[in-house]
Amino acid sequence: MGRRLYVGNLAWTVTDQDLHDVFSEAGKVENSQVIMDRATNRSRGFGFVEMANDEDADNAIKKLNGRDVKGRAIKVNEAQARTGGGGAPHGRDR
DNA sequence: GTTGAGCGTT
Repeated sequence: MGRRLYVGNLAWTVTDQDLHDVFSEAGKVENSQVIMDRATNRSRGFGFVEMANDEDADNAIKKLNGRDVKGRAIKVNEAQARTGGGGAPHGRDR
């Protein structure tokens, strides 16, 4: 699978499709996700994008970091591990 | 209809 990227400083109007569209110009996007609040279903202002390859992910970080999206300069970085794979209820301590 | 540093739910 590809590599996951953390995207922050997103406008409230930015969605996963917007991330997919923007990151598509940097490389092959396997998937995109904007984190929404579980309680209100509102955008938290950040999300994650999964790139097809490490080279595309690295290119996206350099190319799309600081890119203006919906009027806001987004921040792009490597994403931290979430659960380790497979949906583990253990939850790694941050 | 509101807000603004950050690392997420299955």
